[in-house]
Amino acid sequence: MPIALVDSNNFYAACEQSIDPSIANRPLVILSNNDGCVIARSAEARAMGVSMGQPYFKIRHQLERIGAEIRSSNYTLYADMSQRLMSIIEANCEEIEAYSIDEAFVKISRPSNDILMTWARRLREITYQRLSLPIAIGIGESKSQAKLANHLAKTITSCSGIFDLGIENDQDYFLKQVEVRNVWGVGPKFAHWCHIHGIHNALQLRDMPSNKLKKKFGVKGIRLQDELKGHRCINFLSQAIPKKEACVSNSLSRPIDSIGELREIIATHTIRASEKLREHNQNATSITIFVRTSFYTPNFYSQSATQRLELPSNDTRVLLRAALSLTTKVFHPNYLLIKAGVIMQKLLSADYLQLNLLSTNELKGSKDESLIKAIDNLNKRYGRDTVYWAACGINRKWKIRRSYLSALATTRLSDIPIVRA
DNA sequence: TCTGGGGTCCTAGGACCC
DNA sequence: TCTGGGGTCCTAGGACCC
Repeated sequence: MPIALVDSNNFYAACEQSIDPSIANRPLVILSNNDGCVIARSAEARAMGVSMGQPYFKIRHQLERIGAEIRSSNYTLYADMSQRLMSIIEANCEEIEAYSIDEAFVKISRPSNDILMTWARRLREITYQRLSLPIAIGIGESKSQAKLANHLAKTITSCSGIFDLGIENDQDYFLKQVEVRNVWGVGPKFAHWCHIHGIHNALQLRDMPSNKLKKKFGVKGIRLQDELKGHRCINFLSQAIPKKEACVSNSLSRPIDSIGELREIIATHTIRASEKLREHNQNATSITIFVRTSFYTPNFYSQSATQRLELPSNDTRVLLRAALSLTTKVFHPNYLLIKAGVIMQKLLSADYLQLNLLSTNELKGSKDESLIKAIDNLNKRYGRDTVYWAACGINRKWKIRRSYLSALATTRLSDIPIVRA
């Protein structure tokens, strides 16, 4: 059964345009947290030469000149649109693996005439009609082939967003069109090495001597080569595998040099991370906190500290105690910190709790659990921070900047767009 | 003034076991 | 000159993904 990769073009930009038709077909740029740099742009902005990853302050004038619309990232909106997209895809295929916020691998049988075009066109129509999101569909025998076909679907304009490598008589011709750096799994280092060794496109990569590849890139190189030949080496995961760690971090809107503020930030992140654990019914075995200064100033400083918990837990109070006790280990008064974060590690299912022979801790009482549950429910129902820990601080001057935030048009009643006849 | 956030997998090397 | 062999587990760091 072939594998297809379905993804949304310029997903974040398309979501913003979906809830605000006034910016459809306009150059549009989405900024990262703190309105730092460009993380997505509409096709129009791309065509006008706005590139990914550019710091906003460096290209502000260029954006003004081309009359670009600016949006701060609105992850609540994107996550909700993603769920809607996934459920449409799921209803139209045999198996689905939601691979990232804007793409899914799917399994779909070939009809008797071998032509999957009708299916693909129909899926594009439905998603555009219901969500106003344009999607691209690439079809192949392995995940890497599906990725490659998806790339071709976007770059060959005549195929209107759909490319099926499986029915092409001359696959080699198309593999040759894909630059090696655009092959899934090839990063900057790998691409550089390839160029030095005369490998410039996907065809050359597929056909190069595998012992040479193995020597440099180990099993990953061999796997990739086999996948390009159409052999499945990367498993299709129709059931989500439980996460092994959970990280919450961000850059601060201004540098900080006080441990008091660092404690507020670490507390805020720890609380969010514990919520995540409870959402996924998992416990953390150990917790790491980290801080660093800016990459762009002299005297770079970066530090982390880890603590193993006596018993795996997802109780905010237990995790807060551990995380806050680590702050003195990473804080240094001579450095201006610009980023801080918390990583919950070695996550285990909360259904089974491995006790510790020497532990003095008593088992969690039901009263404790219901307190945390009540807080979670209040915040879920009335919005984040309806009830919060004083450890997070009240002023929170370090909070991220989002000057161009759009509405929560699909998840908050008061933000629902109004259409006037 | 201002440069994202959240993950996974693989490998090498150290510590340890019998 | 000479220093066992075969294995597991853990961690840190690199590379990559979106």
